[in-house]
Amino acid sequence: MDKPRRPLFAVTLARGALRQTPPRQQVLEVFASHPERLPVAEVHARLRDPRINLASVYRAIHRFCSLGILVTAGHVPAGQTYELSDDYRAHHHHLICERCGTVTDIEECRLKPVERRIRRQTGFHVRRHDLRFYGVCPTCAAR
Amino acid sequence: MDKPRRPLFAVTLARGALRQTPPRQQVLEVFASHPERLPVAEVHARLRDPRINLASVYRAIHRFCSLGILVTAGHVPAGQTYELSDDYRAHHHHLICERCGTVTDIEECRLKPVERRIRRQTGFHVRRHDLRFYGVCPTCAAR
DNA sequence: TTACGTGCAAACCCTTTGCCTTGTC
DNA sequence: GACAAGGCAAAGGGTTTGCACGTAA
Repeated sequence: MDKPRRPLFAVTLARGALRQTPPRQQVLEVFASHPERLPVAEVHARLRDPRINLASVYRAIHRFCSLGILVTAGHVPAGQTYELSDDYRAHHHHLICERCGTVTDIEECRLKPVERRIRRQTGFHVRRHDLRFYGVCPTCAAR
Repeated sequence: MDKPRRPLFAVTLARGALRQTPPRQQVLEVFASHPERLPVAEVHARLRDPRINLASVYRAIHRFCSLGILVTAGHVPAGQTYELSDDYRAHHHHLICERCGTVTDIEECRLKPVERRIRRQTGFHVRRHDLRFYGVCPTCAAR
């Protein structure tokens, strides 16, 4: 049902004719070891080598986005966040608490039939989707 | 089924104890006459009175967001965009073409049952959701 | 060896803020 | 007349870019 998870990043990089450099390598390591929405500054902070420049992180992330390895995880007040694409982690959606800002992942997704219907009815070929639920988390509701 | 569309903005403003001023009035007019995702700069450009300050537009938009009149419509490369909330326009979702960037609205939405299930299973109280489909529009697919 | 990628620093641009003036209620 | 709201301008903060050097392939 689900498409097979992609192999090593190295393979993908090679496929994309990208040079494997320490900055790119380490940016991928961060996302792989911490597969959640991350703002660029935090990716930078988690790099093994702290001398790597912020600009390089931006450039690497942009490159990975255009290769489909990363996707933007949408807006947060202080800058854009990114996460691994569905090819590299399980497809999921976000529950976003409007009070505390906490983001929780949920696995359930029944949109495939909807995507097919859209294609039939509008001719638009859906390749991916992004679904977020906003509301109040149990913790905030309790207090 | 759907909740009734809210009345005049004026009523809402009064209810929120907001003063009715030309900048706020005109910002609402822009969204009402052009109920789509708009970046702040474009809202500003569409104001009847061009002397209104950009900062005032930002302040008005923030105010309206906290009142639930506007919602952020998510990320675009050059800044945040906003649109009228479901209370003031029909609930809908976006079809976003990854090639030409065109955004189309679709009305279909069957997520209410999903929202209920989320609440039952996680305790998270969903108040609204945001669903976007990314892919290739018929026009781009044809060429 | 040859592009491609990086570091550095300045430039950019959207957004926010302080302060004084304006205008609504 | 009070106090919220706006105008203006400068500051802030994330992101991008030009350029010269370094390095993967």
